[in-house]
Amino acid sequence: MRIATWNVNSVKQRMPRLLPWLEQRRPDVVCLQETKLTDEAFTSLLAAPLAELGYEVASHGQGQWNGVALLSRVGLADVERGFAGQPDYDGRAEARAISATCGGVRVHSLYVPNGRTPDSDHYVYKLAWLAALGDIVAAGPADAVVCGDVNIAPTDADVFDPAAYAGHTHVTAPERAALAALMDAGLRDVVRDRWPGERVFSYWDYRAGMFHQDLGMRIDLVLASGPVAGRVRAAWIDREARKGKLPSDHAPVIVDLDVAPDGDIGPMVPPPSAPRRGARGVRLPQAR
DNA sequence: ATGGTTGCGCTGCAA
Repeated sequence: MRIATWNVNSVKQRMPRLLPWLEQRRPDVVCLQETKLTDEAFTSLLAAPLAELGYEVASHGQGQWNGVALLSRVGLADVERGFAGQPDYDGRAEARAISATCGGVRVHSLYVPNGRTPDSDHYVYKLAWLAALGDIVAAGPADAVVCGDVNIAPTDADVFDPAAYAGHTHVTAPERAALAALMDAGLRDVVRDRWPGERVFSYWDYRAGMFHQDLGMRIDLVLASGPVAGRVRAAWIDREARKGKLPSDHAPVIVDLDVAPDGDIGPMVPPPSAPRRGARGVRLPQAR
């Protein structure tokens, strides 16, 4: 079973990239983030082309901002939009989480709040949101994957230059502690497990040629519970999807599990491109 | 060059 997660930064704008990518990589389960469409708009735009590719679909969107979705060719049962105890922001619930059971695994597609700046109320919201999510995951099924844009680089190895991020969100100790607490439920960061010490990023700012210089961060994760982590046969970031015309600013993460319910392990995949040299002294764009 | 991009949607905000 192949599971992928991708922050598409508007699924409407990304349709010309998403649909060919689905045909090329043929994931069985896809977690999408930043769909930026209401459920009605998602259905009218995407239900038919996705059904053509064999996917059942569940979305949880609000239009303009946020929005998550799940696509599955191995079943999509017990869909839950949001989660019990999910904090509001500014008095409103945001569309940042959807989960379902696909091929026997509880799959979460998450768009963790950005946090904006460490002194903001959005940062407080981010930490509370992660704590509430942790309670749900810890109480959930033993076979689970927590996928998505977590807006946290787990370690300094997950950013191109730690100094460039000093004082910014995504790298602060409380954020990393919140992620570690979530993972205390027994989750493994399966891409890092597969590529220890490698330069592996999933996000590059659109500005200033950051992708061209490979100045990025790894903030899109697949966190697998122990039983699922033991089935991982490949785990990589599909950097090709960040190249070319009209890309998202995030690349997909792809994880292959063996012993899917139908017995099909799916096609094998090439490894990521060779790691690049680090870069120092590059100034970070003001916003991410 | 205190810069640079994209998306949403129409003015500036979010990322």
